Parts: sequence; C-alpha cells; structure tokens
Amino acid sequence: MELDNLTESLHGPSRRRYDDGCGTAHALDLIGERWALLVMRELMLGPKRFSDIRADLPGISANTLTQRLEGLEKNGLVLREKLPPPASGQVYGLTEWGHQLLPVMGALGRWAVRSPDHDPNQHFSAVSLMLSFMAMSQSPDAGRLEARIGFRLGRENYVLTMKDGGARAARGEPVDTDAVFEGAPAAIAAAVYGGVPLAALEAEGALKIAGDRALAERFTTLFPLPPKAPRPGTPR
Amino acid sequence: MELDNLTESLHGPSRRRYDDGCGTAHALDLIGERWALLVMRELMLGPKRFSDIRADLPGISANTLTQRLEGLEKNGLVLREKLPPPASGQVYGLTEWGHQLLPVMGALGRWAVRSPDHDPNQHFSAVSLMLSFMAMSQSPDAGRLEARIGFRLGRENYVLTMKDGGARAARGEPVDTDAVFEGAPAAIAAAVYGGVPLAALEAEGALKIAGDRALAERFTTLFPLPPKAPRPGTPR
DNA sequence: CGGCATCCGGGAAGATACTG
DNA sequence: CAGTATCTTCCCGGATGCCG
Repeated sequence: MELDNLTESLHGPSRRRYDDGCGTAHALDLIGERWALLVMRELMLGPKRFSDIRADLPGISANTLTQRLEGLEKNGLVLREKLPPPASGQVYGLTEWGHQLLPVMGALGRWAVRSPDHDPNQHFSAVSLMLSFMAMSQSPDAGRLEARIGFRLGRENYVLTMKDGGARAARGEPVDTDAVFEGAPAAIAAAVYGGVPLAALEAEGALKIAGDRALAERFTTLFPLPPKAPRPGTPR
Repeated sequence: MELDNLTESLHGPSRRRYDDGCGTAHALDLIGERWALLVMRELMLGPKRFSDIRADLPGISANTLTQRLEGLEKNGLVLREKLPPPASGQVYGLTEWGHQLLPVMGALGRWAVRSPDHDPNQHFSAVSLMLSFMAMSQSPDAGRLEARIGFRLGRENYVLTMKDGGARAARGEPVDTDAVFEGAPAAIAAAVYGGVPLAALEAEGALKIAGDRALAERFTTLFPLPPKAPRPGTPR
C-alpha cells in the first residue's frame, strides 16, 4: 500500500486536475490556474511579448508567467510566434479557439462587477480597459452612440469603434477619430466607472482630451455599472 | 524589514488577490480559488448539505470545502440556511446573485468541451449532468423536442422540461414524464455525449429506461458536442 | 452524522538574483 | 529581452480527533 501511494504520487494519472466530465470542470483544468485567465485577457487584442504581459500584470512573477504560457500553449490556447527579422524577438498570441473565450470573459466580468466588493478605482491594464468597453456595450442599456474614439495609454494605442450599440477595439494609432483620451488606463476608468469628473482628472494632469470634448464627456456616461447585488443576499 | 513582512503577512491589505479593477479579475477574486466554481455548480439546482456536496465532488477534502463555503458566503454568493425542525440540519444555498452565474457557467462549459483533451467518459455529478443538458440546449443547433424526461440518479431525482428549444431542470420525482432514465450520471453521459449505444448500457445493467423508449433513444442524440478545436491551432 | 480544529507532507506561487 | 535558478511562503489535500 505504501508502494502504491509512492508510485501514484510520482506519476499518478491525475495530479491536480478535476477528473470530471463536466465542461465547466474541464474549463478549470484549462484556464483555472492562478493568473491563467488574466494572461488570456492580455492577449485578447493581439499578440504580446513576454515582458509586456508581465508589465501589464503587476504581481505576476516571471517564473509563474513562464509556467502559465507553457501550460496554455500545451492546452492549445496560446501560440508562440517568432517575429520577422527586423523586429526580432518572439510574441505570444491566441489560437482561434483561445480567442473564442472573449465573450465568456465578458459575461463573467459583467456578472462580477455586481459584487459589493468590486472597486473600479484600482489598477487597469490597457487591454482590460478596452475589453471592458466591449463587454459593457453588450449590456441591454448600451448607448446608441456611433463614433470612433482613440486612446493613448502609454505604450499602447487603441481605437474603439462604436456602432449599432456595440463597441469593438483594435490596436493602432488614433486616426480619423472623433475624440482622443490620453492618460493612464486607471484614470480613464475612474472617469467612466468611478464617477470622477473629467475636469478633475484633467486638472491634476492625469488625463488629456483631444478632439470633440462634448463627445468625450458623453462617452464617460455610456457604460453604467449594473446594480450591486444586495449585501446580505436573499435566499432563492 | 522582517517586521514589515510579518505585519503584512498577518493583516496585509491584499494577500493573494489580484489588485485589478477589471471585472474579470474581480471574478477570480470571488470564485477563482480551487473547487469554488464546482461548489457553485453543485448548488445551482437547489440547496444541499455539506456531506452531499462533498459526496458529489470526489477529491475535495472536508477542510477545503469548509473554507470554500466560508469564502463564498463572505463574498455574498452562498447562504447558510437552517432547515426547519423536522429535518434538522443546515444546508447551503445560493443567493440570487450567485445563481446568476448559471448562464456564465454554461457558456464556459460550451467553450471548454471544444478542447481536444476533453473526455466526457468520466465522473459526472447529478447536477452537472442536468446543467449540461440546459447548457447544450442553448446551442444554436438545439433540438426542437417538447417533452418531460425524468432522471433517477441514486440519491437525487430530477425532471427535465424541454420546450421551445430550451431545457430546464428541477429537482423532484418523475411524475407526468414521457420517459425516465435510471442509473449513474456517468452512464447517461456516456449515452448522450460518449456515443455509447443505449442497448449496450442496458445490457450491462448500467442504465434502465422506462416509458417511451423511442423518445429516450432520440433524446440521446439531441446534444451533439461542438466541433473540436484543431490541435496545433492557427494564429490569428 | 455534521462540521470544524489541528498537524503534516507536497507542491504551487512569490521574491530575488542571475544568465544568454 | 526572455527567461532560469533558488529560496521561501503559503495553499491544498489527507488524516485524525473533538464536539454537538
């Protein structure tokens, strides 16, 4: 019996997976480890280098990021790509299937922000800010604005195209945009989700607006957070 | 410095949470710990006792289950309810907000079963089997069957009501049902998702069918698994 | 029986330093 | 820039035991 335990602990058939045929359980085997889902999030708008992922996920260690990327690649969600010679180096991108996790992440996020403990005034990565706009524009009460909004978020620039009550973000220089936000993602999140007035953020130099300022002002009101769940909760 | 580390480890502001304003990250703070999502799953069709949750989640330790239930209760997802005097004891149920995680879990599961590594011929809990029917009936290619199917799954009995291309499961005795499956959840999963013929399962005594047998046969073909994602994956 | 406290072993995650 | 090496900390799982 001791021998059995030994051999099982050495190369057991299932070390730390849920042995469960349910799809949800399998999802946890795929992306349930710590940081895995946030790594996926950072790759949702295009491939990234190791260092950039790490910079956008403050708190993850290089060691852990290496392990997560290895695991996600082994599971068929992430691809390691070599950049063409001029910009030598390698980046990590999502497979088609991996990218299909995007709407699920959106639904998960919309559910989670109803938490009484959720605080939008915290760190925001550039990608998570853009994804949050896409996710919240799927809400029933999404604005019907049609516009192209640019974002200069330090290293990364994005354009958000709003059309037919939905929003779609893409990396790229803000050209042909109606308005441009420039600042840290957290500052923009404070304006849109935290209720901080644009003027206050501009006054302290956290944010700069270019283009149609009235449009920018209106943009900050487009994504109302869903109502919080009651604290004590009601039985069902 | 040692002192700082000590005090921080004792009541630090954030020991192992992601300090991230993004909704998806907050979701992981709520339900990202190991087993947490599966505990939620087990409560989706009604309150359960500690021991029953544990019995349906082989592999979880009593210790861990206690911690998860505490955490989920603190986060406002789970409620500890006292049963009325006759059946003394206590059960754990979901709050309204906690129950709203159901469609998100469904989407997550539908995404995950496209994994090349997913194997439906494994352990299935009674709840996860019923939830899988609800999730898969939301697929675009859901059958248009209208029927009431009963399930006798050991301790727990359920009725699945199929209507308007959707399925809804509820605990309860199979009464007024068109057909009844009786057996272990894994056996029924083998028939529906694993492609094992009903007759084979009946022959080995793993399954019994009552009522309209042709309907039962047809039921097993109603939930085709989505196509697998390609193994090497294509870049996007 | 239901639930919680405690101890132990193994392994994953975090911090730091270092290398090609 | 892209990781690896090493060490420490802490979480998870198993076992046992206590208590209502």
